[in-house]
Amino acid sequence: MHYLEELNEAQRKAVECLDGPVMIIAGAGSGKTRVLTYRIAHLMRSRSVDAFNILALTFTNKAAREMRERIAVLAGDEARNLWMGTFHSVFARVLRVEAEKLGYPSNFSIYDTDDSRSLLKDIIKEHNLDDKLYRPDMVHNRISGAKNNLISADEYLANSEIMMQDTEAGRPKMGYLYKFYTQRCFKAAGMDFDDLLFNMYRLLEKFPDALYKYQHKFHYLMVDEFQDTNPLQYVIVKKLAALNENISVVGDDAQSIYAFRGATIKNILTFRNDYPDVQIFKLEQNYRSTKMIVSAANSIIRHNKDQHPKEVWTNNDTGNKIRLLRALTDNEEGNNVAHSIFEEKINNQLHNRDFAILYRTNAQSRAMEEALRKLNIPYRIYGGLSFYKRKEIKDMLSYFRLVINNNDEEALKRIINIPARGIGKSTVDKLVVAAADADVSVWNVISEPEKFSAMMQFNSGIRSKLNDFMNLIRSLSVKVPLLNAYDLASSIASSSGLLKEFYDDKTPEGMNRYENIQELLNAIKEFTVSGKSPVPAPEQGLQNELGETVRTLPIFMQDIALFTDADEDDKDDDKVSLMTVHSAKGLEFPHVYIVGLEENMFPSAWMLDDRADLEEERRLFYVAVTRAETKLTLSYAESRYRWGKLISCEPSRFLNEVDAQCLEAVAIKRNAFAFNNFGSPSFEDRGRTQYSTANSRPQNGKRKTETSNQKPQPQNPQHLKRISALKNTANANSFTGDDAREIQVGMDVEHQRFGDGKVMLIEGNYPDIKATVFFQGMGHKQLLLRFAKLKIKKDRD
DNA sequence: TCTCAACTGCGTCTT
DNA sequence: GCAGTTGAGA
Repeated sequence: MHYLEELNEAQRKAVECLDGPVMIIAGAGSGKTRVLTYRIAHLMRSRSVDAFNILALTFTNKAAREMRERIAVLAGDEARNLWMGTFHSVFARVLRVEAEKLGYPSNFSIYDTDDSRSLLKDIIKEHNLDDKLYRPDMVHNRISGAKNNLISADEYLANSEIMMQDTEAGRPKMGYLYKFYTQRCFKAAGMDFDDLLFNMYRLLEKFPDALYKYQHKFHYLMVDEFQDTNPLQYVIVKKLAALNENISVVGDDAQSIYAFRGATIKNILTFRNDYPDVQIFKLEQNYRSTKMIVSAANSIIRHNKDQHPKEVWTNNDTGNKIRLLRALTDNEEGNNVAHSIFEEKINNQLHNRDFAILYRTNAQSRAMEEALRKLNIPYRIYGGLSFYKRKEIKDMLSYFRLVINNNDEEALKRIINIPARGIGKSTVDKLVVAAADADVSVWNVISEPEKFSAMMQFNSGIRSKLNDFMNLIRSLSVKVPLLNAYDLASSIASSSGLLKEFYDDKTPEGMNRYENIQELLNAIKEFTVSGKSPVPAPEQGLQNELGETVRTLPIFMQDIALFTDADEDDKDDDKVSLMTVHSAKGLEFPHVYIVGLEENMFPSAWMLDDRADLEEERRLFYVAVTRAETKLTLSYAESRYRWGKLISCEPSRFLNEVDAQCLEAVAIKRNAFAFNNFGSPSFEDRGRTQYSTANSRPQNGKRKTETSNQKPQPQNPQHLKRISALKNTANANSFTGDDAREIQVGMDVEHQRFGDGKVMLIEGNYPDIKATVFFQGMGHKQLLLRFAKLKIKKDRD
């Protein structure tokens, strides 16, 4: 069958229209990705367009990778040469080549959000500003907002309207902070996320030769998730496309959920104005969801005034009604959802990976996690700490960054005293101030001490420590061009002392960190040998004079900062997915649970004052609902813990907006047992209410296979916690502690939440006995045995 | 300079 | 409920 025949008529028309500006308005589940991939494949096959001349900008690296794979199926191996990735990663790649034009070295560092905040924090402190008034994250947002609207620091300061706004808000120094921040980043040869876009824009704006080059390079441009692009991104794309105007954008205004990040649906309107001859295609047939889900989604979005009317429809089965679960507390909500998943799994022979639990805020994951753990249902949380954000990994990466780019201030500050070298905070502060005063990088101050009087204030001990550090880094920097990525990385790991530091640490946390570092080195080894890297890049190595590909550390590092855990590939893992609605964008699951549907939660409390905000929340809800393929369950709790306090909640207004005919309330039976432990029903309770027909000990039967599925993942300490907690809940039908007086030092004990541990110390007299217990993966905990229940573990098996 | 304990402040979503 | 900060003491 010809590949075009796999498309419906609307899709095929959109695919076949290859020239000129094109806008594809694609309803949820209407095969948007399919159209994009087929379109690119069609360009390559019917027009023989060179893959190197096609640029496709996606929202996540994962989306790019998947699309590339699908195109490879249709159009062959050439697909690997497509320019495809997120705005940030593609532009970072361009900027590596063009950096010098803008005064940056090509080995510039990429500052992540933490780096930006930490730098701003320093700047705010150096200028003696009130860090409550000028909160680093808030200042950062303001700066980010300016950049994403094409306003440079100088333009900011020159703009009387903006300056007035800041003055009225009581923050007159904002523009100066922006300016200082920009200067400091520049001195450190660091670009933050926004700079990757902003500098790309500056490059095209100020350097006609660069503009010419990239306009001639990218004959065809495609932008996915166009509704979530911001003005800066739009302008860049428009500039790049100005020569041929072969630009197509795909999006759905009903799914625009990133206004808070500066994205604007206005881009859709602007696009029509900027390209009056644009050809518009609408995809309205949904292939993903049941009729019930589609009509519920339509009924929701209809409440938005600000929308482009379209009617999404489907030929799929009618499907089940959408179920609504009510719970008394957030913990009970977790139990409801976990039980429901358990039941569906048993009754319909489903996999864990068929389920997703979506929530508004990351904090809501806890109740869900606990409930899933109790039933031994494996899960994976997206949006938590990704591997590359772990402390020890960031430390190691900071060494890499500093060795590659000596001027990287944030990397230097982070690791100058790791492992401890006696270079403390006050020393570092003085160095930073001296560097800022002299308008040079911190590295300049350390490496040329004789030039800076500030260095003389240090005693000779500290001066020699600084000198040792400088020599260490310098000796490693020399090797950057000489060694492959793995050899350099291991050399840094050992000579920095970092590897030894973690190796010597025999606590479980320390061992875990050591394993994580090893894991990182393994990843680098794999990259060095095979070129496989977490983030796909078209150019992954340089040829040496023998014609071999040499993969160096800078190449490995170039995109690491842009890698997020949403990009991790976990297809073969059979786990329930837990994530925010935002991270669920673009994904689909057979069974979806949307939890926390309460006023002030979803919609979020600070989105209620403004219609535009509220409508964005509604679109967010629409996105959540349209993730579901066959079954959708909505849930809310009447009270939940927030900052340790129980507050009561009202059901979300969004629930009323769902067409009543699509909804059915499901009563979860509760009895007295449901209230012990506040909403964590005891085992007996579960047996009676939900599993009367099922095996009365469902989790025991499942336990072996499920836990063995969870192969230990050293990169994820959370994971270890979960495993140890799993072990204990499996036989914790009714957890009763042993008499506190019987607990002795050296005993193996079990705690309901912390899992297995060993008693290290006993203090005090009954009943005020305090035990220090060491828990696997969690470290030492001090427990008052009057409250904490510990079960003495007899030798089992 | 480092470590530990008490304390504060707070809160969204993310490349 | 927790992370990040501050202050005291070694």
